[in-house]
Order: sequence, then structure tokens, then C-alpha cells
Amino acid sequence: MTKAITDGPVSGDGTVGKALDVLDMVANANGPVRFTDLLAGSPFPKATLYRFLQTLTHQNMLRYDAERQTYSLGMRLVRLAHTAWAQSSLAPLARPHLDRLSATIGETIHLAQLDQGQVLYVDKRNAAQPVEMFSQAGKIGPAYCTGVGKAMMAYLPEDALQDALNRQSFFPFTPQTYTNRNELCAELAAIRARGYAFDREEHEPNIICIATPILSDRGRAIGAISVTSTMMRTNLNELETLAPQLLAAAEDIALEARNWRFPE
Amino acid sequence: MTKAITDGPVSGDGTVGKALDVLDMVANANGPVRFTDLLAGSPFPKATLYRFLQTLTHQNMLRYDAERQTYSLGMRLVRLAHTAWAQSSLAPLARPHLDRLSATIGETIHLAQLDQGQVLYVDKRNAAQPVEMFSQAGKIGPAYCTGVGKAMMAYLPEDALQDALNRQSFFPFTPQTYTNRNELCAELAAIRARGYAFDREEHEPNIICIATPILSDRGRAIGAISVTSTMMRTNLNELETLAPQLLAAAEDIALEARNWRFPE
DNA sequence: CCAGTTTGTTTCATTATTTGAAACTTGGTT
DNA sequence: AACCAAGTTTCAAATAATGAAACAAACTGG
Repeated sequence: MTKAITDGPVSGDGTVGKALDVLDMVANANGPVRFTDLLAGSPFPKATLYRFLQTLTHQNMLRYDAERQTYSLGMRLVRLAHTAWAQSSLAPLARPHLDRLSATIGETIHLAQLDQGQVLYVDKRNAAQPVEMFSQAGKIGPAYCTGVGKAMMAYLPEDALQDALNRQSFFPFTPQTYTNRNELCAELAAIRARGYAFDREEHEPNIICIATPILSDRGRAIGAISVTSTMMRTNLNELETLAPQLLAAAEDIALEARNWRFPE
Repeated sequence: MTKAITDGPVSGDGTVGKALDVLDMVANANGPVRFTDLLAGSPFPKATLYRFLQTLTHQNMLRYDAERQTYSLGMRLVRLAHTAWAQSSLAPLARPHLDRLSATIGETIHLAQLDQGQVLYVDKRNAAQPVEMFSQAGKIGPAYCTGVGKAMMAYLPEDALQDALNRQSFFPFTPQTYTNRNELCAELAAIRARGYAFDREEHEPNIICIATPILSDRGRAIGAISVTSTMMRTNLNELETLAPQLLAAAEDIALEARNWRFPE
């Protein structure tokens, strides 16, 4: 049998992969789901799906509400995720740097990583408020129309870039959104030339941001940080004055990541 | 084979259960783990463990650092957990109430649920001064020596209480820690009589708190909220003056939970 | 109040996957 | 060069997953 890297749908490794697919199905429903609704959107026969749900529920990966007969994601995931976040995200490393940025710049700050071609926010500082972890950490967003997303894509190795590009929906959220591969690639080249990225109201009207990549020693993006504001409070030129601070913070984080041998 | 409800180690449902055990093993190691280290503490033969790790890595539940040859938890967990948190924790419901409490009282506030006999913190508000640790959502703690833990245990149905008691370690963190079942049960009775719980430096010296349970319509704990402070800043009597506010907030959250039919 | 219908659960022979001892490969060490 | 340890692959036997179909339970409406 050839090595055959399966690169179609990610799923498919045996029983475990299927069970995880079921987890995703529950996650993708918004809110508690009935058995039948899951069955409808599932490639599995009744009995199979049923047993997966049983197992996952018994394992606390799902929660079953007997009264309403619905499934939703279980708390074991929250426990695991806290550990995942603490041990394999950039967040713990970057924390003091975000705090410092947050103190000097008064705006919203994001720390993100790229995951499955999407932006995964792993930490955040609000303009004035204290940190509320999962309210943002764990949230995902599009890569092709956010500052952090583009900053990271601009510094991806060729194969990873192609993969990421293939996963973009290019949905036109606003008139400024790049809606195809070519436009986006040109933008990525501009970002590489400049060293940082802007979001020019590409995802939400009125919302702008500046973002810098956090680079590995081989010059590849392992994350990104951004400062977000609104067109009412500021403009792109003003945001650009923050670039040196952002780049410095990104470099500091990158240095620490290298010391801790953070993987690409 | 008999029906035999396995109630020792929770694991054991087929392949999926075993795979999740492996996930836990990685989570319980603190930090990235080598294959051999995992093998040492595993009931699985080499090849089996190897294939599980492959599968989980391929599924993004684990992250493999090729350079160091170590495994750690993957980012897919963080994504899933965000959804879990949003759709099956009390946090989204309770958020405005926590905000309000946080604004009027200036101290650290926690929202917790009981999971596997442990306290699972699902949201937090920091005291006026920024505080020490990572955001707490997803973090776990002992139930028998924290305010929220005791508040919830005090309002558990008998069978769930016994299960929870069995899972307590009764490790004596401080001289004030209750170190056995009987002492704790007496304390729980006192809490029921009073309607709220204290933590009298039972977990950490100098740290005290007051906590109230969030009760379902059948009078069972579905969560708890607490206000934490230090003996340097205040004392138990002063904290107790906050009881009415806490009880009111807990009741507000409970009411909303009932409207949303939050499961026990 | 009963037939009809939908939804959820169990069964069991068949089929496919997992298992794990052992052989093998790789990389580092003396 | 020989050795050793860590990681990876193999393959027949053992086990677990599969899914069609029967079953049970909970609604529906005539």
C-alpha cells in the first residue's frame, strides 16, 4: 500500500475519527440537537450514530439532556481545552507582552494562531475590561479578511499557503473584502513587503486593525497580534504609528517562543 | 458477558474510550510528553498506543512536535471547548449578572460548575487590580475546600453527593482544611442551614471567600458564584455583608436558567 | 380511545478494525 | 564498528464495529 496522505475530508481514521466527526456535528449545530436532526445530517446509520452518542455522552464529551432529549458538547472539553490552551498555545508566553501593549495602547488587542486555514483567537485584551477567557479564546474567524489572518498567511510556506487559500470562502462581508485568490495574493505580497497587515473594514464595516505576524526562526508565522479600533475613533494612518510597538512585541514573543522551542 | 456497569475508571467504552484515555494521559502530563513516557504510564502495548497517538494527531486533537518528538494537546480542543462553553455552561446566561456584581463589589468573582466531583470554573471577573493568573475558565479545583465547591455539594441529591464525596482527596492544604467526610458533611449541613458557604482559608492561606449556590427548580445545585478576597483586605464578617447581593444574583441566574431549561 | 406515525432503542449475524508480539529501522553513544 | 535505545511497521488472531431489521415508547389526530 502506498503512503497516500489522505487529503480529502480530514476524517476517516477508523472509529476514533468517526466519533470525532460526531462531536463536530454536535458542535456545528448551534445549540442542543435532537437525535433525529443529527441523523439527518450524518453519513452513519441509525444504530451506529446512536452508539457513538452513547459513548461520547458516557465519556462526558457530550451532555445529554434527558428531559428535552438533546445533545450538546460536554464539560470535559472545557477542562481539556484549558490544558491545551495552557500548554500548546502562544497565549501563556505572550501574556506579559499583551499586558504591556494593552497598558500603553488603550485599544482592543488580539493574539491569534492559524488553525485549519482559519484564525483561532487564543487571547485578548479589551479596551478597559478585565480578561474574559473563553468569551474570545477559542473563537474562530476567517483568515482572508482579518488583519491577523492575512499577517499569518503572508508568512506561510508554499504548501501550507495553498492549503490555507483553498479553505477560504471569500465571502464578501463588506465592499472592501478581497473576494478572490489573486487579489488576496497581491495583498499578501504587499504585507510581506511592509512587514505588517491592515484590515481596512474588510470583515466588518467601521472596524479597522493593524496586525503583525509572530515569526519562527525560519521566518514562518506561528501567530499574530493585532490592535483593533473603529473608524470613528481613529484611522489607518494613526494605527500605523503603532506599528513599531507591535513589531517589537511580536519580536519579543517570537524570541521567547524560540527559547521555549515553540513548534511551527 | 454481563451488563456490568463499569464504575471504576470511567473509561472502557470501546476504542473511542481508549482513545480519550490517551488524550487524558497527554493532558495529565504537564507539558509536552515523549512517546516512551506515555508508554510507561499506559495500559496499552507499544503499537496500540502508537496508533492512537497517530490518529489523534491526525485529527488535530494532539499536536506533535517533530523536532522534539513530543505530544501535547491540540488546538481542535480549544475550538470545540469554545462551543461547549457557549452552549452548555452557565456562563453565557450569567454573564450580565457577573458584570453587575463585579461593578458593585470590587473583588474577584467566580462562576463555577461541578464536574466529576471537582469544581470547574467557567467564568471569572478580576478584582479592580489586575491579578496573577491566566484567565480561569476551564481551570479546575477541589470541591471540599473551596466556597463554590462546598456550596454546590451542599445542594446535591444523595447519590450525586456520595459520588462527589468519594472523589474528594481531603488533602490538608491548610490547617483549616476539612480532612474527612464527617467534618465536611457537618459543614455542608451548616451551609444548607445558612444558605451560603464560606471558605475560611481552607484552600490557600490568607484567601477567603463567600459563595452561594445556583439552584434548579428542584432545589439542586447547577452552579455557584463566589466573591474572593484576602485576610489583608477584609474578613469573613465583612464578606458576609455581601451575602444578600450574592444570593440575589444567584437567584436571578437560576431564574434565567429555568427559562432556558438548563439541565441539572 | 384507538390506529397510525414518528422517534428512539435493542438485537445479532456479518464484516471490518483493532490488537499486540515481534521484527525492523533509525539515530545516537561508547 | 558494535551496541543500545527509541520509534515504527507487520500480520494473523482476536475483538469490536456495523447496520438491517425488529422492537418499544411517545406523540397525533380522527
